[in-house]
Amino acid sequence: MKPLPPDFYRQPTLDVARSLLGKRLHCRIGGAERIYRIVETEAYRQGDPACHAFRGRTAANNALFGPAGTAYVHINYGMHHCLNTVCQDEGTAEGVLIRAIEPFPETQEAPRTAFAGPGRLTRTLGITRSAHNGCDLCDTKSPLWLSDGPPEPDNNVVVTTRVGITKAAERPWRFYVASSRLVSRR
DNA sequence: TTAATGATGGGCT
DNA sequence: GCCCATCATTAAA
Repeated sequence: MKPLPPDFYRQPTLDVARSLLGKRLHCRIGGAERIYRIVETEAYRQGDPACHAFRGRTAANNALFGPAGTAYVHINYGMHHCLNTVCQDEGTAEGVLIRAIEPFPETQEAPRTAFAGPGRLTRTLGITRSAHNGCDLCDTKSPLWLSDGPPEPDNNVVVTTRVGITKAAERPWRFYVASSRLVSRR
């Protein structure tokens, strides 16, 4: 199985968010490797008031400025970890938030709802900022990495506004797989 | 040092 | 659908 190359994350960030639907997330944390299908994403971009990097580089958002294809894990509401893929090259802070995934193949035993929501999926998988912020998503030896998957056809993808933000809330930068029962439809 | 805010989720109705 | 616990991070003082 081959990882998605860094070039994948150098496409325009909105394209990355769209293309990430249907891709595989490989997770090797605390035991065997498990594979998931990405079903919901949101894009955050340079000059975007909702982007964590909007006010410049800080210790907390430093990973977002890193090279394309690394992980940015941040803590939200003081208690939830959220997983992002860093897009664009070093110095440009854009990324895609992974909001929901599904077990793959479907036979995996786990409550499917445990993977819906950015905070839930990181908790279920054991993703933390201290262990996974800045890790290389293009390396099969990483605890987290991504591989290709069948692209979602346009007629199964919904584009809408991002969830839970107050600034630039009107931008249609959220993408989800319509056939997934996991994704909340708000 | 203190206060405000937030890329949420869970519990209750 | 509505409410709110909970705390890391940032901005203000």
